[in-house]
Amino acid sequence: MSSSPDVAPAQRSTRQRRAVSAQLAASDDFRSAQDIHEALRREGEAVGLATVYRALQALADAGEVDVLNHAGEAVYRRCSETHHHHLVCRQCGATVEIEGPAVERWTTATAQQHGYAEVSHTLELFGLCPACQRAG
Amino acid sequence: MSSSPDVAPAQRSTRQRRAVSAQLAASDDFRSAQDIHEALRREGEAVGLATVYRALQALADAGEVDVLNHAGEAVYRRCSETHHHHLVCRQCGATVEIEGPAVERWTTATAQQHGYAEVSHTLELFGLCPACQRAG
DNA sequence: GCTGGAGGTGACAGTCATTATCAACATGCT
DNA sequence: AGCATGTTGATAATGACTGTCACCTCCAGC
Repeated sequence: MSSSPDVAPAQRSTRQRRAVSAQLAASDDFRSAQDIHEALRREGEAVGLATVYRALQALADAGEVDVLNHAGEAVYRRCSETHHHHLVCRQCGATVEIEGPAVERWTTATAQQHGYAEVSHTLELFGLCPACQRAG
Repeated sequence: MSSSPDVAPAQRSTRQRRAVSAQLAASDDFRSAQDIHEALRREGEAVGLATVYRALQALADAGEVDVLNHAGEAVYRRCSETHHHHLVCRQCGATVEIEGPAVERWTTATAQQHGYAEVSHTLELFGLCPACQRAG
């Protein structure tokens, strides 16, 4: 019966959340929660592990970061806001954002052909980046 | 220094492995290891959980089943041998195998454009199958 | 058919990422 | 400043999966 119609959960700005965001901003590659937690600790910006997980989840929910599943663990990365996919180096993790309008069209059309609705998709490319090829 | 040049690890045919294979043959959908373990137990064909995991891994290594990661757990399915992708109902798990030569070409070309080599990819579609749309 | 031994099995403990708990704490509104 | 409420973090719990190791089974050779 409250008269306040606000739906936003009122996210507070805390030192911890800012620190996690800063970590993501500082790197272009996908990072795991454990990774970020350790990095923060090293830099003296100690943040509890549970809090790192919560912050990452909040960012993912807000659409500010992309989540991928790599070898059984979730990895996060700050990304552009448009829909896109990733080309990730399986050795060093270097990531390139790629767009594929053709693929988007194909997935939608294919799903419709089979009568499926509300279609989403996951598409990720893995390979060896130029640097790692040279390094052998 | 052995003079025997055999590389095959000599997979034995055991009741347990046959039971796991039979489970996969009995269903067209992706099943988790725990799922299969429970089903076998129900049917009186009790098999240790560790053994189910080992059998599934062996089948996956042999290329006889496809593996997907769904909600943090590996799911397995008996599949055709050619390279293909899946269109999975996110409600009931009904699966359709799909092929997309165009997508294969696109991924290879895109990766090469960025100088990446030895490219692999993951592509899965999720949606609501016709039956679940009606039930919805 | 019997036997030896290599491969297979399974109960259980260990690992690892992630989530729940909950008391102490910080933030932002008034 | 004061207070209600969202946040934090140490720790325990969960859940999927893997390692261990003593016992068992398949099958080749007799």
